Formats: sequence, structure tokens, C-alpha cells
Amino acid sequence: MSKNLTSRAEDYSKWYNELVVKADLAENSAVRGCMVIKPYGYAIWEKMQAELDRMFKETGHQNAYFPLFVPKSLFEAEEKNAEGFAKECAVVTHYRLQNDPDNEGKLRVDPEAKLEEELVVRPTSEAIIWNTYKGWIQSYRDLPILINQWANVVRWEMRTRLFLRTAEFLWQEGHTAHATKGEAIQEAELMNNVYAEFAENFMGIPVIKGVKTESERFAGAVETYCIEALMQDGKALQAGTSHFLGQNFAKAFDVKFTNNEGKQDLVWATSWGVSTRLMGALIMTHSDDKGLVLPPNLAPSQVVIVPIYKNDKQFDAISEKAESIIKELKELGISCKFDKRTTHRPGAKFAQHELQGVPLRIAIGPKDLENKTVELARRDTLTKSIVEISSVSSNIKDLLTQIQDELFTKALNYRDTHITKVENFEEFKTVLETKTGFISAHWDGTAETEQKIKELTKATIRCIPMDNKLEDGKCVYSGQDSSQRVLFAKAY
RNA sequence: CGGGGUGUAGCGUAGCCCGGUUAUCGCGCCACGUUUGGGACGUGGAGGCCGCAGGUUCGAAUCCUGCCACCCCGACCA
Repeated sequence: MSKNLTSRAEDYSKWYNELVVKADLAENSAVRGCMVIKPYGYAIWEKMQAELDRMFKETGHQNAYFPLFVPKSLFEAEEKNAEGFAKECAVVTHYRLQNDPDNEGKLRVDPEAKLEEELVVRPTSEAIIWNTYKGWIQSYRDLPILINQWANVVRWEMRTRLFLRTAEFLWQEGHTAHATKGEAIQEAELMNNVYAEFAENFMGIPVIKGVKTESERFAGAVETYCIEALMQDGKALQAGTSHFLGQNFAKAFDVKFTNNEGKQDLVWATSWGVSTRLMGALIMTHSDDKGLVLPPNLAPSQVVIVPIYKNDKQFDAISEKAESIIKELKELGISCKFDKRTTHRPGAKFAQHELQGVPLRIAIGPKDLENKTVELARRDTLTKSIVEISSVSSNIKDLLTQIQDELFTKALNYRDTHITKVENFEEFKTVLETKTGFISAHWDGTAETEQKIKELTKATIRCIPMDNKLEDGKCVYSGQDSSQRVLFAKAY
């Protein structure tokens, strides 16, 4: 194993894969396309979960849990949804194994144990949930239902990449039921806003809120809202989606309610989700050639203390200082780890904590003991300073806030300088190949043009921004009239 | 699912074309000692059904056949 990561300039996707493995976030498993999320990576995911969960509850949602398996007949009920996911479903057909008579010591599927009806391993849970909601909803008094579930889902992807696209992934999926169309749309927009706020304020990832075009829309949705982020290599990443499902699932599962005028009506629905893919977004937004860079909000340890000593006496004196710093930080709500491993030398520890993105590092050695100082190093800027030990905790508190802000600002600057307006298709192709990033261009609104552009350039319409201002123009490809610009990019 | 490639120790590899003692090297691992302000050094040590199953041969990591797995490029996708 080489000591250094492949640089981003050399090979961005190699850099990404190495970083995930070397920073101990995740690794490939014995199961094709499925990853093992390791403790350090999972700790970051837990930070995301905790904050999202808090935000969901603050907006009135409750958690529940629905089955992993969906009977095929339920799965196929909403046709568009079923058709959209059919190609990537894992299906359970049998329920028992037996000893293989032709192959000693091996097992085989018991041909007698075939299921009456196949079970689809959920690629998403609308079907099983709406089948359940049918029993819960009779009157407008039963609405709204505002439920989220934390779960795993399976989508049998042809090609997978750690966190960005795995056959099984962790996510949350909200599924809400409403009495009116307006209320459901409001919910879908609200949750997209929650995602945007989470991405920007908590993860430090600037996002563009928008709606998807018809061809990019979630299978079964009437409208798909999304947040789109831009990665360091100029490719876009869909970081979250929120769908207004209209009455499609109510129709498919016959979910009706009596409104306050005594009339039967179909229920309006939304669903919304973010996944462990956010880990990929996190990595590709902030990290550098030395490894992961974590915004303080997401760091399992926000600060690490590395002791430097020549003998036990020095170590004891340093430990005393370290423990008192940790106590002060704890009172300020800051997490700090004292890396007192005797099995690694300071240089190795520095390198490891940089690789793992710990926002701040304190080093305490004999010189510091003498001068009543510590060395404080920032992961994001890789700068070091000598700080009086008496003021170190207040210093750190301010610095963490500053780092969180600066990471966002830096990413925002990059993003904003990588949205390019183009007026013709030549320019479109040139910008896409050389500058990369988002391209803001007029589009005639047809799926044909969208498809053609995708074939020619691999760029897709990432979204039609929410606050888009109307502007007369000509479609960048067809030359037809257009009333607004949309954002194109190559995407993950 | 189409095209290409690769399987040798925990990881990365040499050897394979042209069969022949004990399968190469680096990292990592273990023990002891010296070290500790940016990935330490020395000495010693452990670790291999050479992807699996057949075949050819006196002899196979090496040649042949079949199978399996994985990777890359396309198509598909959060």
C-alpha cells in the first residue's frame, strides 16, 4: 500500500476510491456491488442521520418501519413506478435450502420451496406503504399522515461505486398522505427545502433547488423536486429528491377518504429521500489530495490531541494538559479525542488524522509544556499556529465555526464560477469539455431535444431551478423558442 | 447484456511466451532493542492448495479444456 493518495488531478475517480478505503470509511464486500460501511464512515452517516431526523421531527414527521419485501402484485400496482424500477429488482423466489444430493457438503435451493408469489426486495417503498395506508385512511380526519422510515433498499445496478451507487444502500424515505393537492405540493417543496438547508448549513455543500424534467422525473411522480450539487471534478450530483406523487398511488391502491363535505376523494401523496450517497457528495465537495476534509458538524471527532514526548514523565505532564483541554471542550459541546497510542509515532498520527479529515489537531510536546502553548493545526487550510494553552478552547470554538463557514463559502465560490451561460451548441460542447460544471442554456422543452443532447454530449438536464426567471431565447440545440434557461451537466 | 482484461501471502507484484532444485520483491504483520516536534531504524520471524476442476507430462504457477470471480470500457442508473 502506497503512502500517498493518487492526486485528484491525476485520476479523480481513483482518488475517490482510494480515499474511501484508506480513510476507513467503507470497503467492497464479498457481495457484488454491496459495501461494508466501516465504523468511521458509519459514524459520519450517523451524524447526518441525527440532524436529518431532528429536522424531520421538527417539521412534524414520525418514524415508522415497513417490510423489506414487497409482493410482486403490490409492486406492479402503480404501473409507471413498477416499470421504472423493474430492471433493477432483486426478487425472492424460494424460502428454503437443502443439502445438494449431487454435491456433498453444498446446499441448493429446494425446488419444492417455491413461493406462491415472488417477493420483490424493495427498491423504494411506495407500494408497500400505500397498500398499508389504505387501511389507515377513511376520513379527512385521518390526514395528513407524515411518516419517515430509515431503511435499506436494493437496486441491482450494473456498475457500482462505493457510496455513490451501490446495489444495497441506506437511506431515509418519507411518505406522506394529504387531503388536498395544494397541501401535498407544499409538503414536497418543504422537504426539498429541508434537504437544501441540511446540505448547505450542516454539510457545507451548496445546492441548487429545482424540478426535474419529465424524463428525469421519479417513476410514478407528477413532479420531482431535487437539490443538485457540483463536485470538484465538474460533475453534478443529485443530493436529494422530493416527489409530488399526485393521486397516482391512491389510484393504484384505491386509497380514498371522505372529505368534510361528505364526498369521496383520492388521497394526495409525496415521497422524499436522501441516501448514503450523501457521503459521496461530502467527499467530493471538500476533500483534497491529503484525504478527507470534514466540516466540523460531521466530524466524529472535531479535535484530536497528539502528544509528543521522550519519556513517561513528559507523557504524564502532557496527558494532564490534554485531559483538562478535553474537559473544557466538552463543556463547550466540542468532541475531542486524545490519541495516546504508543504504537504509532507522531508523524504517522498526523498523517492518519489528515487522511480522516479531523478538522483541528492539537500537538503538545516538551516545548509547549515549557511555553504553556499548544500547536493548533487546521485540516482544511493545513495551516498551523502556536496558541496559549489558556485560550485554546475558546479559540477552537471560534475556529470550528469559521471552518464550517469557510468550507461552504469555498464550495459555493467553486460552484458559482462553474455555472456558465451559453448561447449556442458549439459553446455548449466546448464549455462542457473544457471548463465543465453546470451549463445554463435555453431549451425548447421537448424530451426529444433533451435526449439528443444527452446522446451527443452525455450531459443531462439536472434541473429547472426553482427561482428561475423567465427570459425569451432560442433553444441551444433546436433553435426553437424558449422561455427560460435550464441547467445541464454531466452527472454521477 | 456487448467489447476488452486480470486472478500468485492481508495489499501491490516478479516469474508464465520458452515446463525442471526451496515461487521473487516491496508494503503490511509478529518479537526484541533503539526511537518519538510530519508517515522511524536495526536484527530476527511468521505467512502461499500460484482462482476452481479436469487433462497433457517423469515433472505444471507456467501448456490444453471447462468453470468461477473480479476489474475496465459501453448500454442502464440515486
